[in-house]
Amino acid sequence: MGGLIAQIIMKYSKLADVYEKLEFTSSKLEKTDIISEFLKETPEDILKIVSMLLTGQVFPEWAELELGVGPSLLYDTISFVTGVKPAEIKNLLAKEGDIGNVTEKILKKKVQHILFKKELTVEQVYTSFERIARAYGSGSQNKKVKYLAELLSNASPKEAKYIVRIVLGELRIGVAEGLVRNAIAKAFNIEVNLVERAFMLANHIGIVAKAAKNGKDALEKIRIKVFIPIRPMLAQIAPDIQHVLKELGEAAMEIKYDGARVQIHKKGDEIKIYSRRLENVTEALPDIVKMAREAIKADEVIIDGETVAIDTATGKPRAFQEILKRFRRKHNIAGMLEKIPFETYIFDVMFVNGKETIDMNFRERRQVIEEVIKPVKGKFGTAEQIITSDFDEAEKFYHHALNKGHEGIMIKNLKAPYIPGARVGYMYKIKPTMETLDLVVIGATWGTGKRSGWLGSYFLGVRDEITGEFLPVGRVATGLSEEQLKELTSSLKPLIEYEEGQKVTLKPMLVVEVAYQEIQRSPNYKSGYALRFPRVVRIRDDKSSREADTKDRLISLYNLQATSEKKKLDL
DNA sequence: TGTGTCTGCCCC
DNA sequence: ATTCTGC
DNA sequence: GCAGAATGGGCAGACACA
Repeated sequence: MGGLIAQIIMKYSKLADVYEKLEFTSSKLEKTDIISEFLKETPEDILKIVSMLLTGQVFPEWAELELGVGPSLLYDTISFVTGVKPAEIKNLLAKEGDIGNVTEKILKKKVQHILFKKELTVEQVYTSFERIARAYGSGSQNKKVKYLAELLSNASPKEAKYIVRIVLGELRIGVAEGLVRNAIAKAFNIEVNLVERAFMLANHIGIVAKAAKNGKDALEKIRIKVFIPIRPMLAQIAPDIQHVLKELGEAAMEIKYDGARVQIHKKGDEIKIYSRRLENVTEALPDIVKMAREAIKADEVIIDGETVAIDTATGKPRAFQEILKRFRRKHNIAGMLEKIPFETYIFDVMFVNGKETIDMNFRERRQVIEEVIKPVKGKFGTAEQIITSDFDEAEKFYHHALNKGHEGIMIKNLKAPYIPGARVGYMYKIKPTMETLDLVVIGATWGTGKRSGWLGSYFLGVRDEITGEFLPVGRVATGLSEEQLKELTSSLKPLIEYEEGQKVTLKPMLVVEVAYQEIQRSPNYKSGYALRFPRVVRIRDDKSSREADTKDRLISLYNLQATSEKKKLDL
């Protein structure tokens, strides 16, 4: 036994070297090779941890543990260790674009007066993360800073770089679950599909890696179990109905509810509910638990659905914000339950009475759902569905969904199994095309990672005709190609009025056309409104800020949203 | 005790 | 969530 | 087409601090 102990120790510097190699390798196949070789030589005892750390994760999704360290506490920690003030760290970050690189640089400059640093092992780093996560209650932030500071003090600049990135969940080495999954398959000579399936069910890449090392049989032992959440199936965005129907032929169409995903597990009287990211949200949703108990007519099931807040007076779905008020609530749950009642619609099933149903095709699964669920009207039921290959019928259903105030429709391949993630040919979502506003860029923040050196996010303003001011309506950061980012940065640089950390204030001159799904009331922006899912569709070089959209127009568009929904109701 | 800030593989 | 990019 | 990365609004909870 004694001899083995020496073997299972892996220095963290070894992992850091691998991180570095991966960061500077662009080929995915090469990355997979590197990871695969590394996994092969990783002792079984730490294979779990190492596989997780390779994806940049510390804890699995379903674990209750969270680090509870974000940028602010991290900068305090780096400051504590290096003596560089947080404000200066932010300035360096604005220039450098990566907190890991900033930390590495600062530490390299620092005189190494600790001569006898401990050499960190992978396990020590992981144990430190656990300690940080476990600190809670009064004084816990100080503790977290202390533990992390200890860790960083014992780390080389390179090691610190990756520790710091992991803390913020920004490993940025071009490796995540997908490549590690492929590497596991390669390392232990198992088909990727099998590894993927196991991962979908275990939700822990480390557990999968360990099982794979023990062979195909061990992997196949990972099965669906009630109260162990499964990675949900996701949809792709489709350009239009026609496109999807042409590909799928006959397909199922369902209403796309603007709510939150719920995965409901039941065994006997016990029910648990998991969110899309597999968080246990049972406590916040006692009404769903109650309804599920009433509506589910099988002893043991795992089902997938969407819960949505419906205005009982009008029968219309309420703003998504209302759902957020309840979804992860811990206090006054009962009080909010009456104010914001939920309706839940089930659209898939993964497990019934000891049997996996994920390999059945969707048509068969829908049948199972209908057998298992006896709807409780207006509370708990199956997603409204039609099956058709006819475009007009599909179109009619789409408008039916919109008229009821929903987001759009889902179109599903009747032959597809239940598989995690979003893939072509399985499940599509269709939403109306967005409206746009011409807004003025009034500020920006310096980008990070692949946006280092460019302005990466842009504050938007609407024109106030009376005062001539530009009132903030939020920010936008997507829809821009790298070329456009470069272009925007160079045209905005001369307009910079002042900078602080990553934030930049700009003379309001440049106009940008921004698409969005919805205008929301906002407590966070001075205009009182914000855009949901904003993205740039065009840089309006042809427009001056005086020609930008006004606050009045914004408000009338917002009101139109509400009235058009009301109109739809009247139909 | 009230308020402000930070955090979340959060929800979308 | 949306979008872009390299493989 | 997949996988990864860089970003959006907004909510409650948790903690710090006055």
